[in-house]
Amino acid sequence: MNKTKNLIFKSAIKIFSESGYRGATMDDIAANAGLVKGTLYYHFKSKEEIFNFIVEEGLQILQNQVIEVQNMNIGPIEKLIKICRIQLTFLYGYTDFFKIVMSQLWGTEHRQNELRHKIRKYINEIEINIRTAMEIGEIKKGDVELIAFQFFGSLCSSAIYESIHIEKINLEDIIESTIKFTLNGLGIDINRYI
Amino acid sequence: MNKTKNLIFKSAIKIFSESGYRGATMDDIAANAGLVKGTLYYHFKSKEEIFNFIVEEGLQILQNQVIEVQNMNIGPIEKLIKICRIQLTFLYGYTDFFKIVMSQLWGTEHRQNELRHKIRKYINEIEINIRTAMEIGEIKKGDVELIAFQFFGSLCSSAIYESIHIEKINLEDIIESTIKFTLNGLGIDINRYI
Amino acid sequence: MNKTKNLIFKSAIKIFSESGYRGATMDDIAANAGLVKGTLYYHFKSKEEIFNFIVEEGLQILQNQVIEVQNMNIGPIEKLIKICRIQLTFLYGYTDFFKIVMSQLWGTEHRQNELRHKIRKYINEIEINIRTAMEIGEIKKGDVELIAFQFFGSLCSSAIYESIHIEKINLEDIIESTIKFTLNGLGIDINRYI
Amino acid sequence: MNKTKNLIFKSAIKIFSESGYRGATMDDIAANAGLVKGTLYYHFKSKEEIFNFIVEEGLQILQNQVIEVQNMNIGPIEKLIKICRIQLTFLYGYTDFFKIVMSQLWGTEHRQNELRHKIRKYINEIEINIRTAMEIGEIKKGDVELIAFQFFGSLCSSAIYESIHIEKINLEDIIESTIKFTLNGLGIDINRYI
DNA sequence: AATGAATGAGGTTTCATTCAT
DNA sequence: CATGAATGAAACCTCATTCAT
Repeated sequence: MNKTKNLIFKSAIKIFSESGYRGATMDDIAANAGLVKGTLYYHFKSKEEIFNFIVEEGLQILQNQVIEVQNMNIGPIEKLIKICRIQLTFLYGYTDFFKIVMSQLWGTEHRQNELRHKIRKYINEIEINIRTAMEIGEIKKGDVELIAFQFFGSLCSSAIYESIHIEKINLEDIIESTIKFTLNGLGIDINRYI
Repeated sequence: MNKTKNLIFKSAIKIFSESGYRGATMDDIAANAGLVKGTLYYHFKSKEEIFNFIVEEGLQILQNQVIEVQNMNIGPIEKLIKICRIQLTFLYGYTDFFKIVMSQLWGTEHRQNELRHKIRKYINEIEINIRTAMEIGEIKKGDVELIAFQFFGSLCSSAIYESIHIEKINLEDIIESTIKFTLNGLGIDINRYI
Repeated sequence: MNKTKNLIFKSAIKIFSESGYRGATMDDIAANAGLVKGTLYYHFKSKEEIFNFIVEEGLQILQNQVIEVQNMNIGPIEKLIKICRIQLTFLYGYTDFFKIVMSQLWGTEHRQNELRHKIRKYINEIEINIRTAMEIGEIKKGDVELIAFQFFGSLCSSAIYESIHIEKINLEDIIESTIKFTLNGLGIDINRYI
Repeated sequence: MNKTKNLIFKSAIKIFSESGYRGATMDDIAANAGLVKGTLYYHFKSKEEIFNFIVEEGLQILQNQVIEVQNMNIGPIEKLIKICRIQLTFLYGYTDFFKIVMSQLWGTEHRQNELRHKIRKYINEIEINIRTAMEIGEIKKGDVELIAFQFFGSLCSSAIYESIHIEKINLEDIIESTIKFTLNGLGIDINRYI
């Protein structure tokens, strides 16, 4: 990615995350990058293309790390824990990117359908581990897909937390707490309540 | 709420959920309601007002149910379980409304800041119960706020699940699974891994 | 056609004829109609739609008159003479419209292909009469299609004449001269030269 | 004309003929020539200059041939016949060029006024012969100018014919038919109808 | 000579809002 | 109450032109 394209890339992430896809204007993106609108169109065919480029690049980074874990010679639970850590580190490293994803995960516009499709594929990786863990008896049988989404939801929770919570956070604390919550929930003896 | 206003209300929820706030046009909202654009302005001052009205009404319904629970004479865990059920039932009953909230929870526009503020207040209710549960030793000490968000995140997970998953779901199954996940996570003996 | 739409229609004909399809701007059309750009889009979906509307309406008027002639109980030559008169009267009555057609008859853009197709259909009407006249021996056998185009070309000639020639013309003189030219050409004894 | 300039020249003719002056983009012209936009500006000052260059070169070729005829020691009718043949041969040899001229013959933009002016001068050559032919009694008296345009219109007819008619044509057939039409029209005994 | 990048003026289109009826 | 027409600000996008290399 050449210098100007990278400038646009970064600027667009900022603007999209602040204003959403529709709310972001090409003028804003250009101005924020210290460029002129026309220049954006030299490097990208359209606003939509900038968006797709961002999504592609961002998810690639996350996906790559996950695949690395998947190829490790460790058990499914260890993999899930690692993925949890990756997800959260990613979230706090690329907060703006994440907000973009979150805001565009809903709705029926083409770009939104596409994005959901990509996220679905990502969750598949998680699902694989949960299924394996069930098969070898490490976690109780259940709706694999649903549980995979709940696992992924930890990301979502943290994103909302980050979005609403203003004070500085400590990433390690959050990772630890989230992993614990994912593994044990509130840590309640379920039989006492259900 | 008179008949036409209600028509607009329902139409706007549908359109906002499909296209987001910015993507939704007054024309779309009107057409979907079988009305004409001008008519909307008889019942609402602006697009923003329609949005606010929807958010207010929607969250009111949720909030009311939660307050009812809060006033019950039961323990904090029981309350949390009930709230979990309420949240999910609400989510599946008002899916479109929920998508609107989810899509507008990010970004720095006024309407988005406002919405986050309201959600923050809602999460406070959850926080109260978690704090109490900690105080009476029902759950282990931890970052109350973060855990409250993780609890709320179950909602988020389910919303994404609903959004991505196409097949018909069984609400009771989801509620049961989610409550279990919330109480026990993946049900892993944490000491073996951390 | 309501008042404003008619205003736009007339304005667009003027602007298109002056600047061609691409050279004409929506701002020009609006300003010339005493309106604001946005108003154009209330009545027409796009610039292309305005263009199509103009072509449709214009050719309709011409076509209607020709069909009337075709239905008369007269010989093919008489019909051709009448059509020649109609064409020229139309040309001088709707000069601007004609210039639009002429300027858009070339090129490979969609709108141009469409227009050629429509003109082709119009020329068919002429062709019918030429074929009949040949069959009954009123004119010599020859390439019917080509001759039909040459007949239609009289229109073209006059349009160029009108376009280049600035002085006031007398319509009846032109009609008479053109009919003569069409029937007899330069009036040369062909055998002396070919 | 050096190689690259010639490349641009040919490419521009093709693109202008396909899209008209306004519709043609410098990018299209460059790409079609296997060059890059910037290169065009090394050889031509502007788009308009490319256009003028094309018109100049094209008309020069036609004009030269006509002047050659004018200098011959033959009668005016013979000259007209030769010019007719030249015109048609030129039209079918430089179809794209001709389409450019035809599409730019209308409208009030500078380039269009200029072009009309040049065509007017060309028609003057025809006019001279018609006037002479009238003076020596070879053709009947009439509006010299108008008849000259009608003569020139045969070109126009053929251009439209070429543009609309898809099948392969035989140039000699067209030339013969057009000359006949020019000399004798439909070959009708005018007194029977007027 | 040729190129690729950048520019900015200006084009088409969208759309929330206003208003007379 | 409801409507249809009109508006204008602002959005996305195009493209001729310039310029450093």
